[in-house]
Amino acid sequence: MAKITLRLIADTLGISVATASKALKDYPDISQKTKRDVKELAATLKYKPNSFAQSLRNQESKIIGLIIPEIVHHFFANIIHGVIKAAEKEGYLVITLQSDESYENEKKQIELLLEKNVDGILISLAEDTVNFKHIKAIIDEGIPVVLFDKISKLIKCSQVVIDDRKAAFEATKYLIDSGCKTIAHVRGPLKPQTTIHRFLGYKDAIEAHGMIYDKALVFEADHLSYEDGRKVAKEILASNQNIDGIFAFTDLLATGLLVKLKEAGVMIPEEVSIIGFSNWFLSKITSPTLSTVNQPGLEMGMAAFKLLFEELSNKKNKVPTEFVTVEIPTNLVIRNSTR
Amino acid sequence: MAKITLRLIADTLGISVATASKALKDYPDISQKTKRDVKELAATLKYKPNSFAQSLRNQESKIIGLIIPEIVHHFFANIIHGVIKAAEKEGYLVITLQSDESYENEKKQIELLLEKNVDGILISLAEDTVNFKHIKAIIDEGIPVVLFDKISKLIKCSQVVIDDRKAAFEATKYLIDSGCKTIAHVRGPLKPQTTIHRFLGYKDAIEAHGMIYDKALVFEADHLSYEDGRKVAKEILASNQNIDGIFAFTDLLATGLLVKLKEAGVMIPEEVSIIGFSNWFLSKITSPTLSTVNQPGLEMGMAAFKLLFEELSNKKNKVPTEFVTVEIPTNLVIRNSTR
DNA sequence: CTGAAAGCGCTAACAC
DNA sequence: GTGTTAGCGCTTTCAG
Repeated sequence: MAKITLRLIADTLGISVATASKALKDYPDISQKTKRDVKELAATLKYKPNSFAQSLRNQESKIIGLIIPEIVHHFFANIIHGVIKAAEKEGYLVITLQSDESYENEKKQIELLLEKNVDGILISLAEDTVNFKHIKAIIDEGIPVVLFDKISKLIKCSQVVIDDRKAAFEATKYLIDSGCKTIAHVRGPLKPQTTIHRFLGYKDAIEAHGMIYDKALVFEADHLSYEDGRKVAKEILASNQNIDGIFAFTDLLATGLLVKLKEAGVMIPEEVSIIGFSNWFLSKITSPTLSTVNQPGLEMGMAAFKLLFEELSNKKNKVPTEFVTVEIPTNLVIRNSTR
Repeated sequence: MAKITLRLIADTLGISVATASKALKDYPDISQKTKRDVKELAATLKYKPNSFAQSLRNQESKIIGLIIPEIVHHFFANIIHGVIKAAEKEGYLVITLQSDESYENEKKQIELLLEKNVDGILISLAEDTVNFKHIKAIIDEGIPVVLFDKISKLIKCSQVVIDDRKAAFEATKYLIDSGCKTIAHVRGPLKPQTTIHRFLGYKDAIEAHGMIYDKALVFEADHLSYEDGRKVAKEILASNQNIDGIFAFTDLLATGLLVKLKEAGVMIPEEVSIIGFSNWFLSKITSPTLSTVNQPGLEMGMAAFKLLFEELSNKKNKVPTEFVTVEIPTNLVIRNSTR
């Protein structure tokens, strides 16, 4: 099948390529008749402009890049969905890449995206990433970047976050309000900011309610897996601290805790209340169902794209962009693992 | 920051653009010294070839499209991951789109991908899709297409599938072998091929083991949701058929069944064995944990890309492609919801 | 061994 | 209203 180019249309209509191009783009200086003819022929021939040629001229690809630590992950899958959905609405397509939480991959993938001349990049930083030169470098090159979820305050760009500290505060407060007296926190590995913020929210709540913060009640999970939740549950059982409430860093951990404690004969929530974080799908499925903090991935993904889109538009109009940090509200979802 | 083009390199080295281009590509007719000079300068300037210009010349984008019904879905997330991983290894990037199970979206999204001149497309058909003109049209245009999971035998192209019928047979056989006497099947909506195949596998197994197939034991869920599982559980309870085994179309459905039956006081697996399909993450979390059929999304995604990649290579070498259907093996994962 | 020239398909300033 | 021209950055003959 022969390629349908503007040249072909122009030739069969006996006009110039330029005129054909302008006719399709509704330039005011083209006669109605010509416009009609060109559009009609284009339609019947199913003319599709060659995006490479267009991009080469316009210096824009209408493609953005999205780098996330892990695709098979309820929260990030929601993010991807949100980004793709918002992007499609504005005529952008999305290339997704997975960093596997590795700084090296992240760096390489940014290169790959740049080589494809994406118009902008959305990133949730890898756990491994502590040095931000690679991100700053692309920002300096003038490529709009928006960070979401795993962000860094040290990078000058727009960001989409939740208030982890506040959300953790609310979750812990709920445990306190519902009568828990000895509340443990199961945190993740030290590096990510979120770990620290959720821990601080927990601590804030404890102290704001006349309880004494006790380091021995804070447990650290090596990873954020179901299995790690089970492991920590054993530690909790062995610690003999009369823990009657647990705020876990994430639902997966909480689920591991819940299942293991139940197996050990602990009544949930009668003896121990558990609250997770993220509102993954599985929190509806555990028994008892898991109370948690809803972390709205879809909204965050959409918001991240919107920020990028604005920046892209500004860039086209040569307007400078004020970087903003958008905070997406979270909310407690109380189910049956809490009193 | 000024753009680094071949022209720039050529000019600073006092050679022509053509020579610079060839030097970078190791053409045999360029002197070692020139090659070294060009490569060195390119490296220090961090020269990145402009992909639009390259694509415009070479007629290939090194980007492929991926259309799936639903991103936030354990199996499809695995597919995406597999595709992206395999593609990255071969220097391809992936644009992902979600059809929401809608034929109209699928059609539109194929257009979008074609407009971006992707080199090939990977599709899992939407539930709505019964007419395949849109797929056949792009194949006729010479764009390689590979179908996976939700496929159609009516489309002439390479495909990646599992043997649903055999897998369903094995699952049902397991129920029979473990002593179930009255086995129900909970199927999904009628349209997709998978529904029919899994149903037939169930029927085959029943009949192959001297039992009598009974239509009254087949329940249809409107959707494949957790809630629908609960709804069907009610029907099963109301039907008074002494059902002691259930093969469900998918884990989500199975989980709904399991939870609702438990709530109604039914002992799982003592009174009723349940087996699901797909081996979603959640099947490890239910209590009791769910026996299921492992449907390896990652492998399927990788296989699908590999087929596409071969076809792409063939096309470049002007070798015709023999369409093949690759079958990825499934396996039973026996957990605690079966006797 | 190197470079001039053509062209991939499209757009936009400018001329007519 | 329409066409001419130039050029986006790269690759690949082909001539030297």
